[in-house]
Formats: sequence, structure tokens, C-alpha cells
Amino acid sequence: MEYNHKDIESRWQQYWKENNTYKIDIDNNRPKYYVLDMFPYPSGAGLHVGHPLGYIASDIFSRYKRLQGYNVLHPMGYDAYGLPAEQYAIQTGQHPEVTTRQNIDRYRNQLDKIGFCYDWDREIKTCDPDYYKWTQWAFIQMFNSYYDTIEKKAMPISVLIENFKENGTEKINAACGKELVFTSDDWNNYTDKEKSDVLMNYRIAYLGNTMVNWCPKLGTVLANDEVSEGVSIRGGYPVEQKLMYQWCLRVSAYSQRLLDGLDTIDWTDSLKETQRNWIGRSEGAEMIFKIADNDVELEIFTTRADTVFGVTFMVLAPESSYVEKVVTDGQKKEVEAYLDSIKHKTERERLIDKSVTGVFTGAYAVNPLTGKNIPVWISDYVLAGYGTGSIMAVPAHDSRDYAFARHFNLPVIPLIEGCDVSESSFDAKEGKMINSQSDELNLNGLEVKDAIAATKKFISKKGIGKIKVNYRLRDAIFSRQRYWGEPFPVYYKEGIPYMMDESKLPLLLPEVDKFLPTETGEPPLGRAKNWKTEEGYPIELCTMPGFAGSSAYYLRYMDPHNDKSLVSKEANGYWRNVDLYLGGSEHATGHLIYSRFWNKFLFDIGLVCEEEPFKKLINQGMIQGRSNFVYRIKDTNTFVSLNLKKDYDTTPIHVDVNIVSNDILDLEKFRAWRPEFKNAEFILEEDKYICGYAVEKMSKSMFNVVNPDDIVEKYGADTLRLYEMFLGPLEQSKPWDTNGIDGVNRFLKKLWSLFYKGDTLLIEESEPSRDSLKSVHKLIKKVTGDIENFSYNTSISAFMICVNELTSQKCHNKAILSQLIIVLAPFAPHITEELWHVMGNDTTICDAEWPSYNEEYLKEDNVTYAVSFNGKARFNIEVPAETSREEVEKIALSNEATAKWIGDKNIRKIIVVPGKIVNIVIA
RNA sequence: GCUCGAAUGGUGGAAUGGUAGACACGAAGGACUUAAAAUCCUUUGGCCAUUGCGGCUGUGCGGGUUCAAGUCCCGCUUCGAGUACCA
Repeated sequence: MEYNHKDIESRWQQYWKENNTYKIDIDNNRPKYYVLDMFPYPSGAGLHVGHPLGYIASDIFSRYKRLQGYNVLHPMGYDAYGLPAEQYAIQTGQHPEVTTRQNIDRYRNQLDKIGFCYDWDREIKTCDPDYYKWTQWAFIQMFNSYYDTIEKKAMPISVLIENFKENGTEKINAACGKELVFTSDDWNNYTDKEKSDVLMNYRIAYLGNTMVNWCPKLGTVLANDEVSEGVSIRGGYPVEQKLMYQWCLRVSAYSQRLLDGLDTIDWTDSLKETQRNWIGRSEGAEMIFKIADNDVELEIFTTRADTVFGVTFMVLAPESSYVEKVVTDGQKKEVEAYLDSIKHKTERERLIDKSVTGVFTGAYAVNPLTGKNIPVWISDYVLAGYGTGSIMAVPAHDSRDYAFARHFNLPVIPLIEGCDVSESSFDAKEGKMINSQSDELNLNGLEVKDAIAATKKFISKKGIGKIKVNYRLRDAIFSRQRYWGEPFPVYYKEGIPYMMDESKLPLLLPEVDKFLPTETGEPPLGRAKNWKTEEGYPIELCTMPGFAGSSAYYLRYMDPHNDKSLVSKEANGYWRNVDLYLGGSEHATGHLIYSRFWNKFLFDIGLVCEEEPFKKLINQGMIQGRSNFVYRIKDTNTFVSLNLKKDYDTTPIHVDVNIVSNDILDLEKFRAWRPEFKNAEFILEEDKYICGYAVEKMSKSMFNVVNPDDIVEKYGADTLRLYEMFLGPLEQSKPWDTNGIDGVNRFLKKLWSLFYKGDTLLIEESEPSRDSLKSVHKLIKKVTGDIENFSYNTSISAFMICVNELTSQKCHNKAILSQLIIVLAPFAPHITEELWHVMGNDTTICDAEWPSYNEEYLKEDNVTYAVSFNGKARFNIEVPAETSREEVEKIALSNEATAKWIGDKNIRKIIVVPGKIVNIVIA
């Protein structure tokens, strides 16, 4: 029998399905292992060859762990809510649910062909009411909670309300939007609306007035991680800033815990670093600057408390609430003109235009250390959203302040010995302080680090400031003015939002006639008929963002059919959290932050037993496209081969990679490819047309998309799986080039021919030879180590070497070949399953046991030493394995070649590294 | 600007500080075949020698540590990723 991948693969895929081979359940007798892929958004384009890379890697690991005796949870599902389906619905009128279902079916079809060991009984879709019920449920819990900064955890909002009744805001330690002060009497006299508004300042899910990224083209707000360089990531439309009343999640309350948690998990350093930067902890001081002739106090945040003596002016953000408090009548007109000019600039224009602008308020502040009056300015280089929205400017030691000072001719006072501030500021935090002395504080001569500490101590004692930690991490905006998302379980009574009763969940997404906003500018849900509670109260019109459904999905896989709880105590207690999570690094500051936040919240309310959701995380690299080009001579229909194009004036044109082989163009297929090339003429080199190539993103417009279905059809799923892993290290980005695939396909054919010659089965059961034992144990050792390190590419090399060795040994021994295919099974499940049964086994190969290797078989009789002179190896000597160092040294010196290399020079030293090298150091 | 990562043949890529280029693709030559496909064998970093089995050189650049550096340290160059008026 020849190796027939089509027959083998379809037969075993059918078998696994019919026999529920990969269905798993809680088993307290076996240790658990949870392997998870980031679930895909089912786009209309289907999978290309880059998508399965991570799925294959995790599938290999799952199968390996299963062979080692673990009870492996390895599920798959779909992140089914999202903008593309809705955009498509707006254009075509097709319900997003219909297109989403079609896309999911297509994905499933493509995935099934690759032979994954998913337990499909646990499949989840975020748009499924049985699933989003629990997304809505979690939102209600967040609404009913606040974050206690002493307990450092989420607590019931009722605890806070009790406190307000008794003590007002005294003794309150709660994360909040702004510091409120009121007494218990105040609280008890508040109206319901006022109470609701106050509580919004503390709830973890709250309604707030926030500056949002508004995308007019998409008609919705976007989270910071959905925007890049002033345009939306999906669609690339311009984004502007707008103040809106929106649902938000108080993610910022968890900043420190999100930071601390990073030290407890096994992620790559670069990913942790990205999250640390995103959280952006900075230690500094908050300080008060009084305004002269006015009782306004400006609060500022700085990390450079040491530089107060160099503060020569203050700057307010244009949106700062201080602005109207300090502006003098004389400057009012100018300030208004400036604020107006800023308002007309979009965020994008503000980002691109880095020219220095600003206006003087007319007011002066008093430097608390020098007592001097300094002018207060307004400029858009100060951000309202960070710190207090106002800064003390130290032009000598901050480049932005420096640029501003030079532009408006404000004084610059250097504070560090020997620094030159004539051309630019000196931003480094090093050197000795100068010019920093008052009656009460002297920093002169101190190192910057010590000066910061000394100043902090001084201002705290004097009561003009305090030590403060700031985080860059913002609260997540949770409202989207869109249709295709989870509805909020919220209704409004007299302008006050209320949560629906949990027994009413899920709140189903209603039907609408169109997927566009209403004429009055309401979100699409404004079109839904009877979008009211039974009592007739209106329901929230926004839906939740994409990250809502993906934040806790990994928990649902543990217990996907539970209708009493998101996850049962029992299931969560057994599966706990994800042992290995695989996905792209593009989720570093989105999903992976929100998911950690969401999980910590669920941990706080006692639903889950682990604080971190993903113990180990691997980012698989991107598969890039490898595009091919032809070169058309300008204004002709003649194409010139790559190496001759320098003689002509040519335009490069992308050509479909599927009609190019090893960069040689198939001329007939090219002429048939598109009508305009029907009469194309070619200038060839050596009778061939050589195409140019470039590595680019894999996309339709570059004609470099390779479909996994085509590869499976031609070579089989096992070949595809092996080749994807053979391309290079898992975490590295690399271009897809189908040309190398014959190598791994040949390997499988060679493996097959160890079992079959024609129709004859070659397997025999004699005593295995020493050589074959050595080959296969070497393999087991290598592959076991490689899988643990995700070095799948080198494992596959090891398989090739082993099969070549066994072939030349003419080894058809059953025991040896059994071990070989068990080790290969995670990589190539179909062919190994077939061969496993050919050898007479009744069970499936994934119930076999991962073999251990025996060092005895790996020992060599003889060891080769490289003899080197001053580190440069010259020749080899072979000695019995147990030869002592002294003996090896003696043998090396007595070799006739040694004398030639030493000549008349003296030997200074001889170094013998066991099993490796004899280095003779000569003068 | 800041942070992180990378740089090795024609290509993808191997190398616990110990003979650089494993494995694979491609290419060249050969065997089998009427022929092709498939399969198998040989060669394949560069330069020189190739009637001699050898020599020189070589991991982005410049230094350093070491008996020994692709690997460790210092300083650059280039590319990639992330992030950015974050005070």
C-alpha cells in the first residue's frame, strides 16, 4: 500500500468523531492540564495558512500531555460578536447572526480537516444567549461592587452604603472617580437620583462622563487599544475626542494588583514589559501651588520633586477645570480664542502638529519653596487625563517645558552641576544639585535620587504636598453604540439606572429593521420594538464591547452547559486556570489586561479559586505572506524576468503565488490568470521567467494568501501540521513559503516505507538491534525536551534523522517502531493512528503511554575528541568512552600531527573537556 | 524619543562558552526509466588547491573578557515589534 493521506485522514477523523475519542470529563484520579487557544473571530475570509499555527502547536502539546497521563482540557469556540459582521449587515441587510453562523460553519469545516483533538462538546460562542447570560451576570456583579483600597479587593456596594449612612465619606477607602466629601446627614437627605450619582463614583461598573474616542464613521466609541495613531484599528477611520456619558469599568482600581500579578505568572518578559508600560506606574509627589491674590490652589503631579527650585512657570491643560478659576479678566479674550482654536483640532491633528502653542492666563502662582511668583499658562501639551491636568514646568530638565519656555521666552534655571541648557534640556535623572536652596531646605550637592527623597519628605512634613503613585491605565469604556453585541441588563426609571433581576437573564438581543442608528441619533437598539421592561421602563440602548465576551470565556469551557452558574465550584476547583495559553501578542494591552481584571474581580467575589487566569502564555509569531512579482515594461504588455529588469523601465506587479513555483512563473497559468494578461509576452532568462519576491502581510490584495484546505487536499493534514511547525521557532514571525513542504511530505513517505513495501507489511518482532535502540532513544530524549520548550522545529529534524537511520539499518522491529510513532503521534496524529492499528493495537494511539528513554542505550563505545591548538580545532581522535583525562591528553600529544602543529614552540597548558575537546595552548 | 527583540549560506533555519552552518528547501551532477513522475546516490558558505587526501577565511560593525566567543561584557549600525506630549 502506498501512503494515501486522503483515505487515512478522513477515516480516522470519522472514527474519532464517532467514538468521542477526545471527549473529556473531570477525573479526580488524574492530574489536570488546561491548554487553551485564543478563540478566533470568525471572519468572512476563512482561515489562511497562518491561522492554524498556534492551534497546531497547542494541539501537539495537548496530545503530548495526554500521552503523559494528564487529563487534558483542550476546547475551542468563537469570539462571535464584532464590527465586521455588523458592517456587512449594514451594507447588505443580512442579519449578522446569519453571516456569523455561516462563517463559524466554514471555520469549523476548515479546522476539522486539520485533525485537532478539541472536545467540541464544550464549544462556546459569545453571541449564544446561554453564554452571554453570564457576561450580563458579571456586569451586574460589577455594578453592585466597589473596590476597597484597604482590603485591596472588590466588596459589595451595600457595605459602602451602610458606611455613608453612618459616617458619610469619613473612613471611606474606596477607589473612585473624584474625591467626594459629605456627612451622613448629607447622604440621608440626598434624593434617590443624587444617591445614584454619588454611588456611580464608586461602583466597579459605572456610568460616567468621560472623554472618549469617538469614531463618527463607525458611529461608536472605541477603547484605547482599539485606536492607533488617531484612526480605528478596524476600518482605519478617523477618531476624535468627545465627552460622553458612558458605562465604564473601574479597571484602574486594579492597577497595582495587575502589576503585582505579573510576577506570579510565566509569560515572556517582553509581554510582561508591555503590560507594565501600559499600566504605567510612576511614583512621585502631588504638590500644591497657591495662586497669588486668589484662594485657588493648583494641585500638580511630578516625578521630579527635586526640581521645584527650577520651576519658572505652570501649565494647565486646556480642558482643566482650573482654567476658568484662574484666568484674569484682562486675559479672558485671548484665552477663549486659544481654547476655541484647540477645540477645532481633532485628536489626530493635535498628535501630528507638534508645534508649540499656548496662552498666558494672567494669573501667577507662588513657588512654595522659593516664594517667587511664576506665571500660569495654558497649553495643549499638557493632558487633562493624566495626573491632575496641570504641571509645574521645569524647562531646564524637561524637553517639553524647555521647548515651551524658549518659544515664549520664559526663564530657564539649571539645577544640575555642569549641565548645558543653552541648546536643549538635561532630562537625565543624574548628577549633583545646584541652585536649590531656601531657608528651610537645601538640596545643593545631593544626587538627584537623594534630592527627590529629601524634597518629598520636606513637602509632606510642611503639608504642601504628599507622596503619590500614578497609573497610566485608564478605566475601560464599556458602551458601544452598536447592534451586534451583548445588551446591557439595565433599565432606567426616572433617569436612574437599575439592574434587571438575575432571574430574567439572559436579556435577549432584540430584532431591528436596520442596523443603523435611528434618525434621532440613538444607537441601533433604539429601533427595536418594545425595548422596555414588563413594567414599561426603557432599556439601555448601547451594547457591550468585543472584549466583554472574551474576558471570562476560559472559565465557561470548564462547565459549558451549566445554567445555574458561570462555572460550578466543582469544575473550577478541578480545572482551576489555564496552564498554557497560546495566542498572538497583539492582545497584550487589550484582551490580556481585561481578562486578568475580570478574573480578579470574579476571584474577589469568590466565584473562582485562582487570581490569575493564564499561568503560562506563549505568543506564536505571525505567518507573513511571501509575495511574488512580475515586471512589466512600462506602457507595454511585455514582462521581463527578474535579473534582466535593470535594462528596462519596469513596474512591479503582484502575481498570485499559486501560479509560481520556486519563483519560476508558469507562463500559461499567468496568461489565463487575468484577461489583461492573455496576450502577455515575456523576456526570459535561460528559458525561464524568474519572479521577484517580498515578505509582506498575508492578504488578498497581495495575492499571497495560501489556503490550508488546498495544502490538506494535496499533501494531507499531517504534512501541513509538520510543515507549519518545521518553518521555524514558534514565537518568531516568518514568511510562508509552500516550496519547502516536499521535505516533510517525503519524510512521511519514508516513515511509511518502514512499515510497507508495496502491499507487504514489513513489521517483525525480533530482538531490536543496538543501533536501532540507540536511534529511537536518542529521538525520545530529544523530542521530550523539545516539546517542553516548544522547539517543535528541531524535533521534526530529529524525526527525520531517526527515520533515515532506521531506514539504513533496515529496521522493521515492532517495539522500535511503536515507540517512534507514539512520539510522533502529537505531531502527525492520522498517519500514526493508522500505523498503530496496522501493528495490531485495538486502542487509539492517544491512549498509549509516552515512552521514557534509557541512557544506557545512548552511551557510545568510543568518544571523539577534537584536538585544537590555541582554540582552533585541527583533527579528531577517537578513544574508548571511559578513557581518563590524562590518557586522552597523552593520546593527543602522541598523535603524529600534533608535533607538526607545535613545531618548535613550547606547550603552556593543555585543557581537556570530557567528551569534547583537547585544547593545547602553545606559546 | 523610550522599552523590548533580532541580525548566521541562494532560502527557512541548527548550534548547555568547546570542530559554525544540524535538518530541510533550492541548485548542480549521476543511477533507474523509451520518457516523465516518483525514488535513490554524490556535491553544495566563500576563496585557493583540486594527480592528491589540504590551506586560508568566515556568524551586521568596532573593542574587550577567556586556553576557547555566533554565544558573555562595553560601544555602534541596521531591521522588526510595542508605546508615546504620561510631567
